Amino acid sequence: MSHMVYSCLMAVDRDHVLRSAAALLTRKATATMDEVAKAAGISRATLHRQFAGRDALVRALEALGISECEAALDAAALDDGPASEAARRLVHELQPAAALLAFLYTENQLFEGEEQNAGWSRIDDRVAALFRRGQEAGEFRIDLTPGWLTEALYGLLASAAWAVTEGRVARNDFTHMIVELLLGGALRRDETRREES
Amino acid sequence: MSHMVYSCLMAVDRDHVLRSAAALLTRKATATMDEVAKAAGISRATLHRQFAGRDALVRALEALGISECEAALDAAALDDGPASEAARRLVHELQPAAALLAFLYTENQLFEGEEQNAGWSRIDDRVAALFRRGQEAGEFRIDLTPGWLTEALYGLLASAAWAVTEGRVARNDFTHMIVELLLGGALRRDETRREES
DNA sequence: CCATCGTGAGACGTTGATGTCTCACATGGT
DNA sequence: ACCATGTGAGACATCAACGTCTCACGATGG
Repeated sequence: MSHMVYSCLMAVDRDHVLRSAAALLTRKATATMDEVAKAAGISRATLHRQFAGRDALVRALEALGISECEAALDAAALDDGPASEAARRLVHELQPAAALLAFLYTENQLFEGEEQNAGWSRIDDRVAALFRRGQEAGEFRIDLTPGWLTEALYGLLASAAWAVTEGRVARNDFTHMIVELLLGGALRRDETRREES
Repeated sequence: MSHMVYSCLMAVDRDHVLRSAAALLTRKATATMDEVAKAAGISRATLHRQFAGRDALVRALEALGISECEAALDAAALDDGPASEAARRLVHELQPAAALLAFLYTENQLFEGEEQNAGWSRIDDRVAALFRRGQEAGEFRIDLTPGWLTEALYGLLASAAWAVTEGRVARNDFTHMIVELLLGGALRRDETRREES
């Protein structure tokens, strides 16, 4: 009986802690467990009760990032309509998770080897599939590989997230900046072709 | 007398250590001083004689990155010819330093506040000035701010550097991938271009 | 009213990296 | 041969973060 109540409360707290940790670690990737705890408004002991250690916390954040990514991928309905519009929807859906993704993106670069969560590969595949679809539909240029476009999307998301938190670009322009730069580059430019070289 | 010889030798060694450290830290940003020393083929003691501590080492790497950036900026002659060609030259010149820049780029995101080296602002300004020049010449679109384009360039450089080291894209395509994506997005779209030519 | 449980505070011991030190050794110049 | 100097190896103390533990408090449910 009480089990239900407690597990419910813990689930709520767990999510709150996760959110605060994401917000803090996004700004200061080297934040200590003590700082994470204080940022979440709890003690270090409680933090340790919910996440066995820093690794567990980071892996939980990774799981959160993956689930948010997949939610965004679903919401964007990548298979519908023009690929460019699908990409625009994707970036728009990804925006709230951008800061967290930026943290996880660099966190993965921090260590060598150390096989990464399989979830990322599936996400990579879905994003790459979108670009491939755009290429096969004659919508995107074919000299930029889907793999590179995927990587570039991550990079631009991270750059934009940082630029926003440091006030170098306005938060409102977030989606526009990324989409326009990415698609403008990925979109085949038919009219310009005749002029190039 | 002997001072000359020793200082000369130390200068050579210092540069070599710096290069190896850059190569290692690029792959594993959390590498220990011991690993850095071994990677450079020297003992930890000697490493410590040349760089007072980890901070000093990172700051030396920062100085190296800044100087390489400025060398690339000079070599690219950003004020000559079309801005798009200048940007292409810039990326090409920046390529050898890309991995180091990727390391320093994330290193700066790792800490909050902590005023960054003034050298970066000057570099930012020069790059942003290039994009601004392209906009004023009617070559680049004006809805993407020079500041964002600068930030995006850094992000793409880092993404490409990582993608290359992890074998996701071919090293030979490095410049092409970045330039085509960046410029394709930055270049103003066709209709206006027709009138001009 | 009492029992239970989560929590905060804090005291540990442990680990890993760091910075400092000494000393023996090899090299190179005198 | 002699001396000086840079180097490698390793010992040593220090420090910060971690993980574990205990204990008292407050709240909640029976």
